[in-house]
Amino acid sequence: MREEIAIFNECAKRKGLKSTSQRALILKTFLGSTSHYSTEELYLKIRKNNPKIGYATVHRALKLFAECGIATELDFGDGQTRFEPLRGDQHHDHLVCTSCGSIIEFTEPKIEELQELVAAKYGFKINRHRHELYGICANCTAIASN
Amino acid sequence: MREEIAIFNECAKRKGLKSTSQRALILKTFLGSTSHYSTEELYLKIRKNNPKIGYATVHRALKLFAECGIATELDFGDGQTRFEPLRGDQHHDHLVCTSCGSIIEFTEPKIEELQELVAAKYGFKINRHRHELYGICANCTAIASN
DNA sequence: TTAAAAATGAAAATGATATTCAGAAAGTAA
DNA sequence: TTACTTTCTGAATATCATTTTCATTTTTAA
Ligand SMILES: [Mn+2]
Ligand SMILES: [Mn+2]
Ligand SMILES: [Zn+2]
Ligand SMILES: [Zn+2]
Repeated sequence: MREEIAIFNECAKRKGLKSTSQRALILKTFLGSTSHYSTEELYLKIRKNNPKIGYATVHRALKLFAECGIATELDFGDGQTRFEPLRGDQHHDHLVCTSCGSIIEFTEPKIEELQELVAAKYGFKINRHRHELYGICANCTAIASN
Repeated sequence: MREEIAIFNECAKRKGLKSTSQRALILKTFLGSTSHYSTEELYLKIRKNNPKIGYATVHRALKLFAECGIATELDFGDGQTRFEPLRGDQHHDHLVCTSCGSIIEFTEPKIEELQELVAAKYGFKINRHRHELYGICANCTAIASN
């Protein structure tokens, strides 16, 4: 959190941006969560305590966080771009429950290695990847079998 | 191709749909390609020979093909939904060149196995997945190094 | 202070996708 | 064939997330 704020401030400075209370609030709220927020969702959350904040400001802040490398953009195919704080270099991928919307994060170094091998076979240089498994989570399965 | 047409006809019949020359043409063009078409792209291609065809008709046909299981919807993050013919059960994933837009298809059974293991660990049942590697293809790398 | 630059937020624009609707075409049963 | 019903088509319009515009406010450096 401290670390991400420092990275962001450095990036903002480099870009010649000014610091505002709105952006600080959005950043704090964003970093303080473990969720995968859409602009709309984060906007509504912040709005509860700060009704004066604008949707566009939240939107611009999230895009900026991604540019500065402290957030990643996600797309789980529900028509809304989502954002999550990028903490350090700990990459992870996602299991997405299409029933309840819950997200499980996973890491599998063997998969990461294999995909590098695949890319190497084609002389392809990977910059980023997306690996999402869609299905039904344990909880939803349990509920359905009642 | 024959096979996909048969599957589609069966599905259309089940749904009580009528057969039209437009849909037949769209289907033939779609199946006859190896591309990953967006609605717009397929529309433009068909339009060259058949200027009377409507965009909405192409769009509805592609969605229908996906419903009937002869096409998959893809999203490479460029803001356009793409479609590709689903030939048999041969699943594959994609390498996407962010420089020239070219697509390389790959299959890696070990990755497929590993992702099943990951899901099992969480009691998660996978229905579908998406695994895309974004970066620079060999060709673009070669061009850049000139 | 003052001036310049950036930020905000409401409103409007954009652009891909989806829907509406009136007329056309296809299927069905004499 | 004809009459009738249902589906289809294509142009236009609607929808909806995202992005941009612009008048005003705020920040920052001089
Ligand atoms: Mn995550
Ligand atoms: Mn493919
Ligand atoms: Zn669930
Ligand atoms: Zn390329």
